[in-house]
Amino acid sequence: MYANAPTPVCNEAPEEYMKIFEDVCRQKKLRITPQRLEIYSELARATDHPTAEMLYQRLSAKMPTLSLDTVYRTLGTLISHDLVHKVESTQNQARFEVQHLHHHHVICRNCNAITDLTWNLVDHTNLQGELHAWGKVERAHMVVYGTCAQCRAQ
Amino acid sequence: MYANAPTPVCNEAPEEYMKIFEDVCRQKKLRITPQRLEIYSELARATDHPTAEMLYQRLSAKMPTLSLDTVYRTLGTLISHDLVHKVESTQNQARFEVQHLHHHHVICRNCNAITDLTWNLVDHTNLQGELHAWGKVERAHMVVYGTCAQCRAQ
DNA sequence: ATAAATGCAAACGGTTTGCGGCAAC
DNA sequence: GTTGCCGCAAACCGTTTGCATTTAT
Repeated sequence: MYANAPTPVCNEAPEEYMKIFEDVCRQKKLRITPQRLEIYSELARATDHPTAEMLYQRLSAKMPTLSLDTVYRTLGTLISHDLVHKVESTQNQARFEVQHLHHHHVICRNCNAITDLTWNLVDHTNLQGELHAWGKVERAHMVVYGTCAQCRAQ
Repeated sequence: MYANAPTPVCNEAPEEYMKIFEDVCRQKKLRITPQRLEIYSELARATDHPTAEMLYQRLSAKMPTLSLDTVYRTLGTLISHDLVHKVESTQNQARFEVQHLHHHHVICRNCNAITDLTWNLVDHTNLQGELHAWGKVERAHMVVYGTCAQCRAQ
């Protein structure tokens, strides 16, 4: 259901998945630039599904010459090579994550926090069978909306 | 899991659900304006999850003085009263639907067509039970991505 | 009569793009 | 050396907003 090429998985140690990332880039003829390495590394480390702006700000200290449009361009490139995902939502600002093991998302309507959710029951359904008339299914992603415990407590 | 007030359902005849719509508006103290009636009616009739722009163009002939910002404002108002849904996606342009029976969506990556999908297995899972630690679950929506039959044929 | 909704036009903000220079290969 | 990537700045485009006017109640 996912990429065919070996894909970095963010459970592994940084040295591990950054090495794999470089291999995949070479394989796909993407140049290995300091910007790409930093952006991917930062996104892989993040667990909060940051926006392009958030990535930009987190990297600015370490890489002062980095520009926001490079972040956008890099994310776009990595998305088109299935190394990064844009997360489904109804918000205006896009949010991103590295493509690691398949999972779903829970979004707090109040603070917009995005949390990962695994749901095997859904992932193991033979959707393609149900939808063969529609076309070819590539990916099924669940978005759960609600109010997180912290926001409810307030 | 959904609205508590009687909700128009687009399976019914237009006269039916427009009458219900007016009742709900009165109940929620929303003024019944020609613009709101036309916008809701057009959206209820549509099966393609139109953008604000699409609604605006479809109504322009019938209602030449209608403005695009009124479409946006009206959709916003109806969304905040749970009469309309913004559909989850990774696209930049928002897409809308009237809130009728709960269902999910299949999106063609190529032509961006959005098709409805019912998936009882998902709807009948006790998600709240799984996520009680996270907070209060309000809505679970599946987004399936793929390539539709027409686009594959090309 | 009053408060809310509309239409206009201008602003806003996230994202994209053209271009010259620079860096990876 | 060649090609692709980066940074700058400006454009783009979907969406939002302030304001005066109109309209629903």
